[in-house]
Amino acid sequence: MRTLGYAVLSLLSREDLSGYDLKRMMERPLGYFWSAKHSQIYPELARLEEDGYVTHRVVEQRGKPDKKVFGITAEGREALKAWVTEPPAGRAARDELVLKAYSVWLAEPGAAAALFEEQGRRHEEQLKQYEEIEAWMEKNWGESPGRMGFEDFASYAALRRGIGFERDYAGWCRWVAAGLKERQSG
Amino acid sequence: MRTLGYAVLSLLSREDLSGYDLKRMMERPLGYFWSAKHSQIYPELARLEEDGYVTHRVVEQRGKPDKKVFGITAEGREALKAWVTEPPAGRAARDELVLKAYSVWLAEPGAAAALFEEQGRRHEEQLKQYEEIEAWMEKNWGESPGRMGFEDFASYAALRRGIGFERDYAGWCRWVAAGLKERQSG
DNA sequence: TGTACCATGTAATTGGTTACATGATTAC
DNA sequence: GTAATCATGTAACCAATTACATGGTACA
Repeated sequence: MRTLGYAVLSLLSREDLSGYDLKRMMERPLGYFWSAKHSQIYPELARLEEDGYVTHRVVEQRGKPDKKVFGITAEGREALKAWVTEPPAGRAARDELVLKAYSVWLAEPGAAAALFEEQGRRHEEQLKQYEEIEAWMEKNWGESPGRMGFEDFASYAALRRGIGFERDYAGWCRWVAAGLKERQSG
Repeated sequence: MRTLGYAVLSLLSREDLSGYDLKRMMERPLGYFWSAKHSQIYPELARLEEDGYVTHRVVEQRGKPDKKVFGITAEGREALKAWVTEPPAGRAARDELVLKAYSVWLAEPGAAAALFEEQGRRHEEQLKQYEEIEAWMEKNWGESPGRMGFEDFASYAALRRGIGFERDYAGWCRWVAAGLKERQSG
């Protein structure tokens, strides 16, 4: 099974969802660490159903089109559980901005500094969003991580990675921009 | 032009290289932030040559097969320079380990802790390698970044991102593992 | 009356990996 | 002898994005 299948199962293990719901979750919050378009999701759901990992029922709505609501099966849950503790296949790192940094010596320092500053702002913006979610989560279970439920811990762990990444990335952007500005004038 | 083309140009802007040399550089050091297999590199070189961004000459060797050594053209350098200061297309984030963390509540805490500890070790190992390169680089130009050449600054900036990433990622792995261990016993 | 959202699908294309293919030299 | 490195290419396959396709409801 491909990783996308486990991404879908990871959402369905928490609650029943339609293909459209899944599409939205693959934008946010799951999209922060695994994303997919609806054109990938619908065929994947069909495959998962064929393999017995999910089932669906049609739900009629008023004022809205009917929808297929999917739920995970016992087999699906087992497959997901087994996958969680298996080491991930080391994917090739690809970061276009770092590649640009590597060739930044060819550019005008001023123009390059503007790029890295703008990127720094973007990542700080994302960091702020994550921190708002964090604050909201923390309100729900006091202070110590010991008190929260296991499922909440899992969500929090994923969020924590996002926070660490954005903070570190933004800092790097600012550092590069500062180094470039020095070369612009002095 | 695709990003791979700029990745190739970014290497050829620094020195002339054969397809085979490029293949090795796409493993390390460039592979740390942009990678490609030789099956992608050779056709890309042909395309770049057709577009006038690179040229090649055949170099005969003794005891080794002949090789085509590629060099960047003025047009290639211009295209690369222009690309550097353009904002990168925001790619979808995909991290399988974070996805596993999100579903870790389904797993045995002990088995999951082992996974995150092992991953933490792997990233600390990578961090150590980066720091060795950093130490070697720092020897070559004293302490302050002001003194180093612009090309070296660019290399150093890319390395810095790697160091920040691995340090932060390793720390996160350790934090997740610790949280899981708490749930195992107490 | 037009834009956004709900809802589900298929088709075409791109980017990347794996596999296929060949052949010489060096080091164990 | 046999595995690793040098050296260059093509073909098949897979994952993911973009585009094509349809149609109803809510809201401004």
